Amino acid sequence: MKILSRACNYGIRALIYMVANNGGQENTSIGEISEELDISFHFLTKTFQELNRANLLKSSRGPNGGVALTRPAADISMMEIILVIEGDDFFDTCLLGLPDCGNGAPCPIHEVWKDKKDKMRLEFETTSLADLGVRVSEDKMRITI
Amino acid sequence: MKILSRACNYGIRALIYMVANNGGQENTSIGEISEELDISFHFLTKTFQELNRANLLKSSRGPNGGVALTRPAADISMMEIILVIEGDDFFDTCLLGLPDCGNGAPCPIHEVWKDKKDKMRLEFETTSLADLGVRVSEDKMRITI
DNA sequence: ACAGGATAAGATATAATAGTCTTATATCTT
DNA sequence: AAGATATAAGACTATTATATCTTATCCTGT
Ligand code: SF4
Ligand code: SF4
Repeated sequence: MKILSRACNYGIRALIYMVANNGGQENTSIGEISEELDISFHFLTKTFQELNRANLLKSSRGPNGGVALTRPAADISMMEIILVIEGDDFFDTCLLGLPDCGNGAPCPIHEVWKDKKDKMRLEFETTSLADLGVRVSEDKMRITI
Repeated sequence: MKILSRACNYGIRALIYMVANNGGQENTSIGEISEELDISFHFLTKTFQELNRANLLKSSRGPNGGVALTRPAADISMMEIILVIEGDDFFDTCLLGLPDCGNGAPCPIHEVWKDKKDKMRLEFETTSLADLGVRVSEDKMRITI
């Protein structure tokens, strides 16, 4: 059961790292992140570029360059990140993978699935990057692979 | 957000069709199903073979051949179908896609995700093929593409 | 100005998934 | 026994997702 693409997975984990590391407001180099989290550097870079274009973070080149959040981590929800990386239609899909049948001709399990989806969306909307980062810092848990 | 593979999607929809059509205990030809649901015949056949080997259904060749359920539709849960097609580890994965970290070194959103997963599993376990088929027959909804 | 450190961008490679085609085999009807 | 009908199985192709490699561009400190 794969919910998120690899790119999204990496993106979220990378952002959590930044927040846990320096709050996310200061530059962190992609190289450092990719090394710490053991993520392909170039792949991660591409993902960051998307977040960049979506103005979730800003990047700067050269020495002391890197990426940093444009807003406080507490203001950024998991939802935003997911939508940027997976696309705006992320929650429009259905359990059976049929597009656009939510209203017109729903299948038998539509209601059940819709309910689960709504709850998950709410969770994503109300969980901020700061939430995630803080819990990591407290080291209830580490991010490992 | 793709939860189920195409093969699983097809498999479930095909079984629902069988149940809605003749209760699932009588032979239905794969050709008919694939045509009605507009699913690739050969691809569907392959999926059926898996369900076959798992003894969820039996097949017979020749005229009047086809596939039929081995047990009453009410006794077959969505869960069984999913596990056969997607593999037994279907529910072992996590939101971030990291394998085997549920116990050892869980990530920040582990609890939240586990909860959602458990509820979905329960849903799949308690929803039988008969449930799905009946709702289709009542035509609260059609299965369309 | 220059050198080195950093991201940007695009081309290429690999792997996983999905779909198609061909041949074999079993079963029913006549 | 023959022919039609149906699944079984495996080879092949196409598409998408993931990963890597190469080159370009920008920024900073000296
Ligand atoms: S009816 Fe709902 S759950 Fe069913 S296939 Fe359509 S969108 Fe998905
Ligand atoms: S801790 Fe839980 S949710 Fe997080 S990556 Fe591991 S299994 Fe997934």
